[in-house]
Amino acid sequence: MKEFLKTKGFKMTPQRELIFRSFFEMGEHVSVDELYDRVRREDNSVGYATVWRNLKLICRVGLAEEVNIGDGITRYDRVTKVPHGHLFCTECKSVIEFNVEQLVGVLAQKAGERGFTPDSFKIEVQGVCEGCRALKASGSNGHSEETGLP
Amino acid sequence: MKEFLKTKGFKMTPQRELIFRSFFEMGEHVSVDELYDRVRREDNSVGYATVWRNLKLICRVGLAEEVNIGDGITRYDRVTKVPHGHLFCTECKSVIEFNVEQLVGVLAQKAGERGFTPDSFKIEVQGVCEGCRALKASGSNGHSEETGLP
DNA sequence: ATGGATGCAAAGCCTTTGCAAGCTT
DNA sequence: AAGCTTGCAAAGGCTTTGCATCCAT
Repeated sequence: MKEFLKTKGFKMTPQRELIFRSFFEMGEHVSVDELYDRVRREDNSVGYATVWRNLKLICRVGLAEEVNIGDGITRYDRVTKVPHGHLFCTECKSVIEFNVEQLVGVLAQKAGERGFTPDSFKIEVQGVCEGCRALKASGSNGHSEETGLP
Repeated sequence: MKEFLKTKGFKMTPQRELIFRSFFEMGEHVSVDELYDRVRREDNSVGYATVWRNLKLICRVGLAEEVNIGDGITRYDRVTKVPHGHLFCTECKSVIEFNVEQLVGVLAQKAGERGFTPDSFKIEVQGVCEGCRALKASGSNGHSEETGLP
């Protein structure tokens, strides 16, 4: 890893190593805050900006990419060999991943038909997970959804 | 429309009518600022917050939904009967829509297999559009990509 | 008259950046 | 030594909210 960065003109530092290691040890969809907390547990002298900048760096060198699930918080996904999509539960905010290799193939073709050269794909589904649906069916009453504005 | 809103407990006002009309007259992927500018051209007394709140209202009543393309700006897409995905050109920022009815079917099935009840789908592809690819091929030199951090 | 709607201005929040000091190479 | 990194704090940029006032019902 150190060598990998060196070839790109970056240096390795204790903080950077800690941040990189922490990021890759954590699951997917990591936010800056989450990574910051995690890093802090091992070294509480690391600054927020450093974590942020290194997360960006991880993206720049192609090891991760940003994910937006629409809650205003940027999350980072490790880039894996297997393309995957996300199922976001709007109730408990959990995320389920699923393989989208075939879909990506179809997408690439559709894009190509329009002269578009695809680079990355984002496939996300919002809905309710199994557990939450069960809860809603039993615990909650059946009145209509909220419509109000603040 | 007025009746539609009334049934949901909302009132119709001149501003609201103007904002709704403007939104539906504009294309897809409208941002608050864009809508605000558009509305202002017809009535420069309308406040930003009003536009913002009404855009949110349009979403609440199910006529539009937020779209995040990762540039930090929330855009709003009119909800149409035909599900569509987006091809975002990272060069010229243009957006091309494409039909994803079949894909949505596959997605719904995949989600169902995991006990997930899908609600909405987001299918986005980032890449380079035809025009920009042509430009890059001719105009630009071939040196390697940027890797630098600010 | 009543409760939602509006406008303005001010918070909020997360993301970025400026700088001086500290470390790799 | 030279330049990338780091930390802190401050600045940005877009999204939300507080409030007093106004207006549709």
